Order: sequence, then structure tokens, then C-alpha cells
Amino acid sequence: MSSFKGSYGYSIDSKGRINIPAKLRKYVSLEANDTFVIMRGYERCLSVYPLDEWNMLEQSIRQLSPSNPKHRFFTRTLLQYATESKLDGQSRITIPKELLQYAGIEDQVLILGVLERIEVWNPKVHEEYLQAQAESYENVAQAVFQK
Amino acid sequence: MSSFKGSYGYSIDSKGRINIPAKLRKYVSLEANDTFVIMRGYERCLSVYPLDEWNMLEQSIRQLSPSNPKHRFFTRTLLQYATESKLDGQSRITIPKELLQYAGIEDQVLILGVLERIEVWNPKVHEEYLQAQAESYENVAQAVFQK
DNA sequence: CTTAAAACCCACTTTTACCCACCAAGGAAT
DNA sequence: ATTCCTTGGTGGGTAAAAGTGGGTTTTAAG
Repeated sequence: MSSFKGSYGYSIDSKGRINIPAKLRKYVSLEANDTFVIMRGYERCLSVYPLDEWNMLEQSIRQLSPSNPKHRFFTRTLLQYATESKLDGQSRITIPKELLQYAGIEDQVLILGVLERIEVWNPKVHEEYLQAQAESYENVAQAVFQK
Repeated sequence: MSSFKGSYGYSIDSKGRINIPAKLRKYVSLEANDTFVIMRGYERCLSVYPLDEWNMLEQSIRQLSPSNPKHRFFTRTLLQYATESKLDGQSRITIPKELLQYAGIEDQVLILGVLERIEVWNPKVHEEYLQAQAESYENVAQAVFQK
């Protein structure tokens, strides 16, 4: 099980390739076979799953009923923008243009480790996201994480 | 087991041939023998199954009771427009005119990978489909995919 | 026998993946 | 502290693969 953490400022080149930070790569299990699945995330970022983590997600999707219109809509929409990408010799993955467009990514990216997935943001979008939060981190923490 | 994903904008030529995207082809098992079964899908698109996946579907259909009128209707209608097609040298399948007409496909297609099947849409019809959804993707996701 | 449609083959263009090379940063040894 | 060496990040060229279009032969149908 992956355990990604940390944030990393990286660049993306003209071919749409981004490096996976070495510190995150360390946590990718061998079963992932250097392969990642990239998809739309919530809030205009991209979610990147190592293949083994993705497979668990896929299992849940397969449970859904094909004859249920809502389930169909969900499945199609989720899968529509999901792409597989394998690390190249330089430990980079290539991200399709549509996904870059969705996340508004141009030449710089912010990479976040979020336990089982990696998120890729346009740094500006991420900052706006933080500022758009009505409640403070401390308040939300109290509500969400009661112990 | 197939695991199709992603969306692809392709063209269809005057002979009714469409290319199967390489990224989807990778997931077609050898047992399928380069053969696909094309049929009417839900919501005015076409469903394309590799032969091995189709066989599993066929098994389920065989379970239905021939003495039940509803089952008969379902089985007949499903099979009526199902066609087999084998890849040509350029990894394309030929789609019968009736099916193209059903899906309203002219010269451009949107190909979706949906795990065990491949869907072929007229891009415009697909867009209308998305816009016709009453609920947003995020809401449906939350409802369907609770964790 | 004629004609149309399907299967097959060939050729061109674009995109992708693979390879190589460079630069910067960090750590180790002198 | 200085130098060397390794690891990590970035950029670009090239060969191979993928996508597209069209012509020709074969088969089947009228």
C-alpha cells in the first residue's frame, strides 16, 4: 500500500512529460510495474494512481450495475479521462493534452502526495483553492478528525 | 479480463471502418482472436466486445428462459443487431450501415473504453448525452461511489 | 454475366516511445 | 572547505509505431 506525502514543485516539458519525484517513487510497489493511471481529480487537479492502487478502485467500479443509468453515467465519465502511462527511462510519465487542459496546467506543476494517490496541480489553481476555503484548517480539522 | 479506459477521437472512412485505438488493443486478450462483436448499446451508441468478453455475456443470455415472453423479446432484440467483425491488417473493424445509422455516426467517432466493452459514439450525440444528465458528475459520484 | 460489396494489400503522414546528453544538487572522501 | 562522484531533474533528436486513405482483387448476389 502506497503512502505518498509531501509537495514538490516540478516543471512539465513541451511533450507533456512530468517527472515523478524520487521520494514518491520510493513508495510505488513493484506490482505497479512502473505504470500509473492518470485521471481527472476533484477541484481541477489530476489524480495519478500506481497501477496496483488503481486496480482496487477499478474493482469497485466493476461492482456497479450496467443496466442502471446513473451507474453507466458515472462509469463512463470516470473512465473517459483515465489514461495509463508507463515511466520512461527518466522516470517520467506523459500526460495527455486534454487532461492538462482540464487542470489548466502549462509549464509548472505542484505535485502532492496524498497517501494512495498523487495529485498534480497548476500551482496557481492550488493557491486559489486554498484561499477559497471558508473555514480555517484548524476548524475543519476539529470537525473532521474528532478523536 | 479486459480493462478498457480512455476516450479517443477517431475518424471513420467511407467504407465504414474504424481503427481500434492501440491503447485499447493492448487489453484485448489473445483468446479474442482479433474478433469483436458489435451491437447496439445503451443511449444511442454502439457496444463492441472482444469475443472472449462477448462469450461471457452470451452465457448470461443463455440463462434466460425461452418460455418467458419478456426474456424472448430481450434476447431477440439484443441478438438481432449483433455482428461479428475481425480486425483487418490495419487493426480496423468494419461496422454495418444499420448500426452506424442507429448511432447516427457519420465521419467522426468518439471511442470510449468502458472496462469490459468499447463504446462508439457520434461525438455530438455523446455531448448531448452528457448535457442531458440531470445531476452533476460530482453528485452522482458521491451517491454511487460512497466510501 | 454483371455489379456491388467485402476483403486484402499498399502507401503516406503523424504521433509516440525510446535513447542519449546535459546540468544541477547533494553527499562523501580527501 | 574543496573536489569528485553519484543521483535526480530537464531537454531534445530519431527510429518505430499508429492512424488514415485509397486502389485492387475476390466473392457473392442479382
